Amino acid sequence: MSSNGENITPARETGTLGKLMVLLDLVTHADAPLRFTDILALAGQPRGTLHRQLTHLVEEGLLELDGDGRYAPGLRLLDFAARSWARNEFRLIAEPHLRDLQRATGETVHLGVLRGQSIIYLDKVEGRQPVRMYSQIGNASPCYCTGVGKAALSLLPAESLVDLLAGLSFTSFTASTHVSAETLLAEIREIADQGYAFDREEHEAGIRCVAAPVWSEDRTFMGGISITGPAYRLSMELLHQWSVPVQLAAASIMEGMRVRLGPRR
Amino acid sequence: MSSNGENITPARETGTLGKLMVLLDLVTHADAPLRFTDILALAGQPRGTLHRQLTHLVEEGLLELDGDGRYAPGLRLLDFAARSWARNEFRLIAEPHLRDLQRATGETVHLGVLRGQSIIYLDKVEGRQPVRMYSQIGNASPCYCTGVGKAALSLLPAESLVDLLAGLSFTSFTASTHVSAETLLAEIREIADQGYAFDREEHEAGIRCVAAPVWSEDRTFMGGISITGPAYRLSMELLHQWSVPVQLAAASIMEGMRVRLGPRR
DNA sequence: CCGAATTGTTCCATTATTTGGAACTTAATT
DNA sequence: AATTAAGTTCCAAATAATGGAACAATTCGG
Repeated sequence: MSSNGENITPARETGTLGKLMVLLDLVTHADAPLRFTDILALAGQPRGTLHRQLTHLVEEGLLELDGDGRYAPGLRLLDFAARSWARNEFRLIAEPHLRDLQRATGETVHLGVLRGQSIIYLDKVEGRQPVRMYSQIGNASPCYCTGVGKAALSLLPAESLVDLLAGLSFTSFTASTHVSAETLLAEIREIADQGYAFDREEHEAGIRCVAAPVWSEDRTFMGGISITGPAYRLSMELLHQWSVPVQLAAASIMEGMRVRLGPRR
Repeated sequence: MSSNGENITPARETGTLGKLMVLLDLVTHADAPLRFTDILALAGQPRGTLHRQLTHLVEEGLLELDGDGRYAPGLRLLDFAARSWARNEFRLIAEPHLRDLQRATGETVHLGVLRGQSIIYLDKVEGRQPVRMYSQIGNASPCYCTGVGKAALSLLPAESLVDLLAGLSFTSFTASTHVSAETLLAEIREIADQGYAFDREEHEAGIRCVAAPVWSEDRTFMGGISITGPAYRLSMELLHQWSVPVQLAAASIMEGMRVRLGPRR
């Protein structure tokens, strides 16, 4: 019943923790704070059980219960995430290269990594725009309709790729969104050959990007970097040209990782 | 021995969840990824137990295990936090007023809220730099040596304040940091009277701020906003002047909350 | 204003999960 | 090759989670 096609973990049951995480997912994915009864309907658990679970989550600061009995994501999550982000080695290594790429093109640059079926954006470098859409950082997006996502998929061995594609449920965000594993697979093969991927307004109308895959030697990270911008400014010709600097930046990041992380393995 | 005096939750036991959260805390607060044995020593649990707990956390994406057997915070935390942040009503209401204040003064403006003994920064508006998560957002800071923290404390009823102060352990970050509940309490009384607080280089040498308290009617939020900058630019005279605009901005935010959230209660 | 319905909370015997010691496997060290 | 340390698996005992039902509080309809 989850109307969400972007689960990071495919509902594996991890005992008590797994059940609690389902609740956290419900609340954090909701558009507004949920009442007890709303969660009751969504979670399909006995009232007593649910109540205790929610109480525990609130006590730990993972959820917050306001005066009107509505549950919202807890601020403790922010604290965890801030640390998780600040210390992420991959991101730290990539950052200067993202900046270079942003400066060279003037457009927005993203760094994302594949987790399950989703791309999680680790970083975003914008021009000087006053409007902050940096809420992108940390957000999970589908892998099948983003440049970074398709670049990441092109890194997977054939077998894993087939498995992953089999588990996808395609949401048609725009007229250009892939809606079947077949056409997607064909494009991914092409991407694997040429070494870069496009997003032709597949996730958001009017937004295009060119992306290149990035990975760590131990395959802990499989993701990519992208240059993103409005279609009126980024012609497909321009994106083709930019496939070169994106790939160069990707190479630099991977070289940085080899130096920083490589010797250990 | 956690060397960290800024716990958000005072180690209450929430059954299974509580134990797992202790582990998450350990890993996210560490300066570098931890090995199994490191965690074993820190957590003081039987090997078998710890191993299964870590496995569960990894399966849920809350931790990640790299090829060298080191545990790091998981990226799923980012996804949770991004949602938690993007939808936070308090922050959404405050944001335009933070911008106004930044524009009026040219200095950095913060929004923070009291959680337990810590201030969690919800937002930050800087001059020309695009805001990035690593700045401060999401980070927990002590309440006793930050402007926002002391402003928040001035909102507490006498009894709660005494309780909270009793539980504090003071870390002396600079020569000006409060190191006893007595002097802190005296200053908080003064702040409650005058309606604004200063940070006189108490958390970081060379950094000053002036802050005003902000709260919601149901006291779900007790926090504050501040103007922060280097001491050489922000004389105490200037900070005194700025106590007016900070308080005005705080009033606007609270008015915004009354309009937005008030009718419901 | 009252009774009915809905919503939220507590209780406790049953059930399922977690626990932790020990045995075992694998990797690192001498 | 032998020794130590690091990491993993197993299972009976201890502990925590479950869920039905009873209870309280709030909201709704007449």
